[in-house]
Amino acid sequence: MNTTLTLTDAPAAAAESQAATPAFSPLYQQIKGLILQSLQASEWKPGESIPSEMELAARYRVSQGTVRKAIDELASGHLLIRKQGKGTFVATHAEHQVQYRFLKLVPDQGDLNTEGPAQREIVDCKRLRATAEIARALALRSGDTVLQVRRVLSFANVPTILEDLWLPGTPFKGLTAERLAGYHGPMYALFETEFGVRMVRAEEKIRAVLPDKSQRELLQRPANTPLLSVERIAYTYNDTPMELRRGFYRTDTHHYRNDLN
Amino acid sequence: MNTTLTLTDAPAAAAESQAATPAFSPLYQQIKGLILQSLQASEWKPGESIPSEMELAARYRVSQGTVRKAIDELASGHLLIRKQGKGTFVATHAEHQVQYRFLKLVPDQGDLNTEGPAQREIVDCKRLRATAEIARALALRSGDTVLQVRRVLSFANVPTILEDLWLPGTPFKGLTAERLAGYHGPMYALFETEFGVRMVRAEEKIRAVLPDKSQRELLQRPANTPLLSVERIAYTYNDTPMELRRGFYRTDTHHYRNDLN
DNA sequence: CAGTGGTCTAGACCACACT
DNA sequence: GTGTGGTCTAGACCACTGC
Repeated sequence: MNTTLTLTDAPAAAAESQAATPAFSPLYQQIKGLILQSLQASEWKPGESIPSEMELAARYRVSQGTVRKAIDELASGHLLIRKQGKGTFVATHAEHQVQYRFLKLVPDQGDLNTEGPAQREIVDCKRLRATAEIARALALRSGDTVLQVRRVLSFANVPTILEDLWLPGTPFKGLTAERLAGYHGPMYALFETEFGVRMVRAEEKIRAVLPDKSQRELLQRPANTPLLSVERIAYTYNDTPMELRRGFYRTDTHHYRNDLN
Repeated sequence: MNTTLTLTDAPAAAAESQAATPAFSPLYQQIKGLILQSLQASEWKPGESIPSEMELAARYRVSQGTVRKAIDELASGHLLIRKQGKGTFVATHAEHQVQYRFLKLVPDQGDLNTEGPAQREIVDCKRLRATAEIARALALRSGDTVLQVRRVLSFANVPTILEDLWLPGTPFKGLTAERLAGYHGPMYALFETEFGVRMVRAEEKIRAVLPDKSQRELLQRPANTPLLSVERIAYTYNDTPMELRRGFYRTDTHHYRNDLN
């Protein structure tokens, strides 16, 4: 049997009706779920601190250790950031520390700091109807409105990355080329502050490809130069896909770095 | 100040002389270090179970909770595997479950199970002197003996991966082309059972490249077909590099999959 | 100094696997 | 049933931050 929570705060465990799986979930998982709900509902905003462990323990009527374990898991998923002596904070893509969390391209010599900040140029930005492929990736219906953006990232004024990206129209209502061009900083930080959309994780499919003419020109590459194709689907809370992005990376001066554990 | 361990088992915390950093390390980190030493010394071998938490707690004279936290960290680094009700086991590359832990290439349709087991063909295997580049990667001196292997991996009899790899001569004394060809299973599993070398983590640098003639031929690819170049350095305990591997992957039927958190 | 997260303990009980 | 890892609690104390 399962321990059920009695909470002043939320309606606790759902269904529980499936006979096949007893679906035992430990207390700290349920607490984790409740904290997740509060994050999702923006009860605490990116960059802000959440209540202390003791406060949360009192609120959920559990011990501090149980809250701690819930927070530990959220912190290891980079949803929260613990800072000893200060508190626990909602993670944000705006912090310098984790600015390029999803960008694994690094220069062959030196690091991102050597190169200084990226230059961002919006090449194109328009609304259109989702193709079947894009609809599938974003869990929309074919024909739904999506925002399509093409941009070039340069490091030390050398064009290095060309990206096409597609965003679902509804959550990003009001996003324009001007808005993007006027914002200097990580795109995911803009999504957070302006649209309340926080990217939590992503999946990438990587291939070696030969670019077409327009791609070659934007990256100023000669013919027959292969590029790294990086197709990314980024997810917000609840595993909801919120962005499809196709990047083309120069890998003669940079490489995609991956650590395997 | 630091809590110092009094142990029947090992000489506990080193130096402690540096004034700059007080170098506080919690008890469970010290326990983690001791367990790591036992792993390194092959006190417990890959696939075997280690003593229970209670036994280790008694042995190190700490509480079960402290041992638990040490094991938790080792388990999250994939050095140990916990199995509820059975025990804690030394991780191994031989288990089906984690067979291709470092191989992130997956077919565009289906998964690795769809394709069945890989076919491995040893193209070349010889001993030679390390170039400066290879010596640097393997933390050897230029001119030290290294073993160089070239092989082709095929899935459903389609050549998909060409790999060149270099191993330090000393730890892999006695490894021959025959030995490799006669072994059917993951190479890292052979390293474990035959040479006591367990790969613990790896770093990869990924690029898009055009293959040369011999690479093209071994993978049966037409000219001007880009390939994914995956350069990997694999480390054993203590961050000691034990393998340099350059893979060339077909990415027209497969892709390199990466999950970002 | 008070408040926060981090460590450590001791004990109770639960879920799971084997016998 | 016995032994394993997994959860939960309560309380003490430590390390870090900022007032």
